[in-house]
Amino acid sequence: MIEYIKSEIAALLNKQYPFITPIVEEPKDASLGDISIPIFELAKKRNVPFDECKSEVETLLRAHFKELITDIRLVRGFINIDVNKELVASHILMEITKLDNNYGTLSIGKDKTVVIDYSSPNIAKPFSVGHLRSTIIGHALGNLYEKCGYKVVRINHLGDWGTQFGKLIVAYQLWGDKNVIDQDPINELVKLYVKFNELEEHDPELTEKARHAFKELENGNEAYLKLWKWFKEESLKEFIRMYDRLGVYFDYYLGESFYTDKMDAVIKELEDKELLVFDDGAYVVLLNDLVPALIKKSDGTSLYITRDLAALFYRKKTYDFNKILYVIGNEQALHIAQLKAVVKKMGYDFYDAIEHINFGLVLQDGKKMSTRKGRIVRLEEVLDEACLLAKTYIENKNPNLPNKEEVAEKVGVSAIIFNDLKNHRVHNIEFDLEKMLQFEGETGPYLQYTSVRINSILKQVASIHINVVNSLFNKSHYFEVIRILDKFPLTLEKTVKENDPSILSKYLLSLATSFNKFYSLEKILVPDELIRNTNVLLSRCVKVVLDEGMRLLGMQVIDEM
RNA sequence: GGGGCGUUAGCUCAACAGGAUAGAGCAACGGCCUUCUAAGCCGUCGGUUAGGGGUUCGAGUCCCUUACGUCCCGCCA
Repeated sequence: MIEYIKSEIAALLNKQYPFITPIVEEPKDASLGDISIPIFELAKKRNVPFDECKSEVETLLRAHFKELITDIRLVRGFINIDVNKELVASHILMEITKLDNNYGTLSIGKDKTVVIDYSSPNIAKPFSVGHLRSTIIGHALGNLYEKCGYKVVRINHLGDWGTQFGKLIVAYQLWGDKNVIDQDPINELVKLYVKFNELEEHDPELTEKARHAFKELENGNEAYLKLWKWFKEESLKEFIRMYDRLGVYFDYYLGESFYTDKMDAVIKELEDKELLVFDDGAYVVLLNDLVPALIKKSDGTSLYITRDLAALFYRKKTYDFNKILYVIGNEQALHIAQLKAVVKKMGYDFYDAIEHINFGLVLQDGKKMSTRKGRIVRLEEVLDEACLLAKTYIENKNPNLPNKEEVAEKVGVSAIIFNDLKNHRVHNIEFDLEKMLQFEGETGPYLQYTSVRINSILKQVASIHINVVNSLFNKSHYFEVIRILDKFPLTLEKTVKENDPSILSKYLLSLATSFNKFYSLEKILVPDELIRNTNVLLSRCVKVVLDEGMRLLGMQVIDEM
């Protein structure tokens, strides 16, 4: 609503003063006004004083908006405008009440398909906190794109192919024991992998063996394939256990191995288009501003990018996407850039649809987590810790709560999810368990708690009435909530445009904060019927938006905690 | 050595397209529960936005430069 008024104002100014670029914004401090227009440029270009500009603009706006605007004043070069809070507030509350959880639903993705490649852990390695970001961000983006009307294809591009399996096979043959591995598959496999990497540093022969083993695997060696399959099955068990806990799901689990029989076609096409260059025993594609992309090793085996190219063409053919998102860490920026560049060089225009949703690495002791070096934190342990702590909170604060375990699980897991989403920034983050287990302040439990508080009020109300006291909306703690509710659709649009769930996360925090302030200042269930209706209606609208927002982020909404 | 990303309060981070007095949370300290869930609310403390130049009515934001951190740089993924 306010956004609409802003765009109307901008259009009016644009028409009246085509020689300036109109700026219409909202003051940081709400007490200054609802909308403000800096008029520095206007005054300067026309060489007239501020107050003259202000009078002109005021006449223009009054004529157009009539009773929708209540006050216009000049403050230090800004024209500050107050909107009619009663009109705006009732309009917004009615809209949310009418649309319910469809409030904010957009149609910008109608008839469009987006493929999202996320999580994509490596087989035979534990699911670490390092995988969390891709998993959580990708899942949230999937929900958000659906909210915008897109058809979403969620793909888990498992790292189930490559030289590492040569290493693992050799390591297993040298030191492996099936009985031991069956006891604790992932950990035992990691032990083998770490041992191999340590010894490999001083023993080039091992590297050769691993390479040979991978070549055999790629050529279809039965025994090796059997081992590979076993490793993969064991890994998937752990991964799926994590996904179930996180509430994350996929349309397809298609790992790199799925594309092994689709690579030759890509390589042939590159040859036909004369893009493949023989260099130092290997085949590469030369790129303009980037280092060459290595497509085929000198022993004839494939590489990550070879398989990724095959996967990309398969996806284009199968899903005919308008957009494809790779939710992968910063470290792979070059890889994605090369992928795009090769596609462009091949003459396809959909290279433009490829987007790298990059994020900072999770560091430990200031360094990248590395399975090879055994420097890793398992996600499962972190989730267990979080849920345990949630349980302690419940025992202290609400010991009579039924199904404590269930609630603790939802609070703990959501806390970890939200912690990862609220600060999506490009820069790296140091792994900090203490911070992840923070349940007070700007956290997941804070959002859930706010929803629960509203819920316990709504439980005492028979039905929602829309006959309210409009004048209450002039109070700042009422209107602040309204103002934020109003921004939900725009926030969703921005979140999707930027592919950044932290935008929605921060929004939800501001919504919860504004409501909690309101809650502390105002008794909701007062005897006066009309005032009670007003408070209840507002509270319910907050819950609708808050719950929908949490759902989109992949968090759990709970009734009681 | 080359390239990318980053640097804002003690810590973790915000700041719409360049706008007003740079905001939150955590930590520390002090208030607020016989009243709808105190996982909450209110207050105090905390800043040369890494350093230096430039662009302009106005710069955390744009340009140049230095420092520091991190990631990547053909036969790993």
